[in-house]
Amino acid sequence: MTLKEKIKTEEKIILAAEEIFLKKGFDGARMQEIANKASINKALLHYYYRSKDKLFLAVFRSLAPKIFPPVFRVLTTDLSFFEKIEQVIINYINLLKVNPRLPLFIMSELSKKSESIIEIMQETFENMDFNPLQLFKEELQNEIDKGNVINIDYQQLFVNIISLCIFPFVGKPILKIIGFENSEKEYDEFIENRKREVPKFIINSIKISK
Amino acid sequence: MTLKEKIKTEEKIILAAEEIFLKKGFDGARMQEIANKASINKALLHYYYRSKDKLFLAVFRSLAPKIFPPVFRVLTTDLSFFEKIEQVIINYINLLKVNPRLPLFIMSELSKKSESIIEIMQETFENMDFNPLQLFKEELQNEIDKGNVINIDYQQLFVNIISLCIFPFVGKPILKIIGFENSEKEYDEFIENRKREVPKFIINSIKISK
DNA sequence: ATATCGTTTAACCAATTGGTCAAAATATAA
DNA sequence: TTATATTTTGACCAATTGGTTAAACGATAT
Repeated sequence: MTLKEKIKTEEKIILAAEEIFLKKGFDGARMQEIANKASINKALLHYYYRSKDKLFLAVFRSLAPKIFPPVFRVLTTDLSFFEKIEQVIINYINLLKVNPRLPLFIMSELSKKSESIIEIMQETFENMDFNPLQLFKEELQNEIDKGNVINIDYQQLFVNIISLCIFPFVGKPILKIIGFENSEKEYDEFIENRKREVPKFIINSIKISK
Repeated sequence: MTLKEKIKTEEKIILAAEEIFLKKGFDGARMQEIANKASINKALLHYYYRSKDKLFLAVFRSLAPKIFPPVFRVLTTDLSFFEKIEQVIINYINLLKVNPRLPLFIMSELSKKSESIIEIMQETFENMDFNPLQLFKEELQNEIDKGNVINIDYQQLFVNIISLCIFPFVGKPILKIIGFENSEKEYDEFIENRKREVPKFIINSIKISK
């Protein structure tokens, strides 16, 4: 049972650490709180992960791949370009509904602790078995050449798509205040509607009707 | 000179505190560091602002109005709807080029420390002498009625515009990695181009050509 | 000049925090 | 069973941190 228990403990720690770091960030997180959440002694945290830094890096390494994610795998399928855009958006919004704190966490930490974290992020992308941006660029150019899509810069369009998916989650607290009378329910509906509205909005903008 | 000096000290403190809080967030900021940056004794910080919390609230109160900002005052002018959209975007991007850390700061803190900060944010909007979202809603409806613009939900469009402006700044660290080979210069050009590309993108999507 | 007021400082404090250590408990191997 | 290796714990530590205090300083008014 040793090995099994060990994995169990390590896993318990990572899950607890994820939850606390996601909610409070590196600076706001307390080792004691993580230990409590994992139902273990604080010394045991340091037994498995020697320092707060190391523990954080482990957590970050496990979360990093989720933000820029499986979502883009649709690009490798044989759907049409517009269908792919639609699927990416729907998948992305669904992912973020399950992990609403992920983007703010990644971006906050990425903008403070540089070096080591940036490296992890870079490795994460290098380790992907396909290059989303490259695929996107080629497919877009293809559609432009065929006269289906207006001549638009692939980086601009790519960032537009990502922005329209992620920002409503990052900016939720402020958007709720200014536009939704602080109502959680209204905002959830709004997000749900975006699965339809965002693809429409984007395709409207770039599609050439014949 | 007493009064003048006092104002000067208070101002020095707020400026230093803004810089540190913006860069490190509430949890990461140190009172000692703020004191150093303001070239004063740490005890003097507590003389003017009794606690870290109070100081932070003062800083937040002074920064909050900037995020959702003068930028929207164009809505009160007599420009055309499309010109207004264009101006809002250009102004917003210009503002964020000067205060790139502002959005991430506001949103990070807003998503952690609730209550008091959320109240400040709400007051900030209530104290504006015009209601951007309401104006936007009416003008949009007007354009829809005139047949100039497709039938689109004002909340969706409003969030779209804000997303396309803010997110490239919030997500800069990660976007730089995935799409710009970590080049600061390339990314700056990309942002600069957005002043043209984003208005075009939006208007393309909603405008009805006759 | 001096008493009075607000401002500034150095020294200090208590609480928190990340981290250590030696011993206890538990599992594994002989 | 006994010896050995691994895992878990409670007690402890040094450093940091927000915050306090009493004294010094400086300007102003009388």
